[in-house]
Amino acid sequence: MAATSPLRLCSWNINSVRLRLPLLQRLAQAAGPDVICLQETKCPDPLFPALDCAALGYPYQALAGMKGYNGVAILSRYPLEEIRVHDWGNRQDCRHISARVCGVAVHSLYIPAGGDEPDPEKNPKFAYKLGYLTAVASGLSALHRPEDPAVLMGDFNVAPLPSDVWDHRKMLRVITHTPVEVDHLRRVQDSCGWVDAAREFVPSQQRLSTWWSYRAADWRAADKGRRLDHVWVTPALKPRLSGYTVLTEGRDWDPPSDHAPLLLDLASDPA
DNA sequence: ATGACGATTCAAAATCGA
Repeated sequence: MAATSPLRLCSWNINSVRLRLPLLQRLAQAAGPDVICLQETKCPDPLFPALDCAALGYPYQALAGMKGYNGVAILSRYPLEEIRVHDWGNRQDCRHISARVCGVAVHSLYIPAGGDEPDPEKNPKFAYKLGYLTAVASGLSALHRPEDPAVLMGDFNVAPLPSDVWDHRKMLRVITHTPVEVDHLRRVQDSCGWVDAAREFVPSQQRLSTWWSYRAADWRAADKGRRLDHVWVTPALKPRLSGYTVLTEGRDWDPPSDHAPLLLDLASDPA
């Protein structure tokens, strides 16, 4: 095999893999990704619908799930190597799993939401989120060099740019868009020179969302989304970037997740 | 627009998400 194959990767906060198993089939039909990174599977590994996912075309699976909360997974058409579960918060809360597929390190990451009060002194959940981001930065810098082919994707629960929220000014004290979180996320990004793949395709001034609250009667009409889901690549993979899509139609699949799936296309390696 | 929703859990009201 002279050149690596093109690869389509997907990241999706599915908000319960068992409840939304039929939507995985729709995703497979609509987009046909080679690799699917899931977050919030809310499913202990022994109960994961492994046979159903295999039947959809994803026999290779890396799972880190628990009862009730969180949970991440990587589903793949191609073999997974070096499967690793990372526990940056030392709580065994199933937020990060990685594996190598077709020579590319792929990470499915679920950053803590952080609760309501944007003050780490008063809100331990927010303190945990900031500490988790700090630990991810140092952990990832030990795992990867900029010249490694790696993809970091998932629900980061931070909308870093003004164009990543519906109203930058109103959101400055709302968790997901506070300056301190954005600063912490920036340090994660700088730890390995990660490239924000979305903004290689969509100009930084253009509104972009991947999540819309369940609370709006009509999420599309309310138009108050945030870009909480991300896909980053190492500089080594930048030449292979060939497409980025927010599968907005997925927000309507019934019963909907509040997150839409993201798609990233990597071209075959010219070398 | 800090919520009018939704998922989960020793099963009703609480917790969490963001």
